[in-house]
Amino acid sequence: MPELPEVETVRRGLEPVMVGRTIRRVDVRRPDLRWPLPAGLADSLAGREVFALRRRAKYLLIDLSDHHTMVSHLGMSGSWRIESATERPSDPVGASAHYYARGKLDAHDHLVLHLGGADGFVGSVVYNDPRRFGFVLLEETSRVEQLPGLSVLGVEPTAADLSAGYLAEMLGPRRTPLKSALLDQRVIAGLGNIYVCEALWRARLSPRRNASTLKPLANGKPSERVRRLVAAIAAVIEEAIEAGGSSLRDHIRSDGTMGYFQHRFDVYDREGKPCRRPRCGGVVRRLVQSGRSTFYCPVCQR
DNA sequence: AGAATTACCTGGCAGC
DNA sequence: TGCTGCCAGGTAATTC
Repeated sequence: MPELPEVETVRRGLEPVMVGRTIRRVDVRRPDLRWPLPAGLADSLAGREVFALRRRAKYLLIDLSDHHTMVSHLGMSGSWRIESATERPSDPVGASAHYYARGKLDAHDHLVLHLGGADGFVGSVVYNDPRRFGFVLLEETSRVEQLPGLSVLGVEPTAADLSAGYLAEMLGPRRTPLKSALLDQRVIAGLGNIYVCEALWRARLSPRRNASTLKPLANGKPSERVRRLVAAIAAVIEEAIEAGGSSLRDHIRSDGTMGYFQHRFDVYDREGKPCRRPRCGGVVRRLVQSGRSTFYCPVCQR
């Protein structure tokens, strides 16, 4: 489920319920996630106030009092949901309502943060993760960027951070398929299988093309192809965030509603269907690259 | 050293 | 219906 747009959607959903509130109590129901939850996590978190929710690539960063940050990664199947809120917070960022009163826990609800506020708010946020590839860490705020996984990350895939010059320089030395290079978090941080497929389709570039063919031109400037690719990446990520992410097998928004970007996929999971590009006439094909499914149109993606 | 493969886990679905 | 095999948004360890 969760690539950058999905994690950003989670961040926006949790922000109004968590910021300014205090973690009153923590229930650890199952500590053996991708990495075991830190010993004493419940006691460490209890009593801390939530100052801010940030995101870096696919990592959710929850800044707490006393200079500590809770780091949450959703893996393949993780989600946070909001339960039992006593009041409806205002909604400054446009994320939808913040209530999801499922009311009971299931076997995959591994961590429960009970929140309280001076305003009388009482509620909880619940981490659910069937496959348990996700994890939660607690680290000093000033050291978060040095954590393994975070320290190696490339730039965010947004128009503000990702330039054609940077991408051309990064891809130039790589002897690997373009698809694989774009999945590498050291190049661009936050792209996953779906949005790489979608961005390559929009840029009309084949996932099989060697990454080094996008190296800078002889005059040092980025080629037209790289500029197309950068624009496609930034656009697809921005549109997906705007749509609340993609909801595939399970839903991911903290309030229980679904993102709807999955309805806008041009190639992902569309094997055998006609290419959506006008007058292309191609048929979407599926192939496997570095163990992951790639979907692309062999006619218009070159 | 860099790139490809494997491991980690559970659930859903297609096919029989 | 129930079994088997395959597939799934992620990262990191291992192998080549």
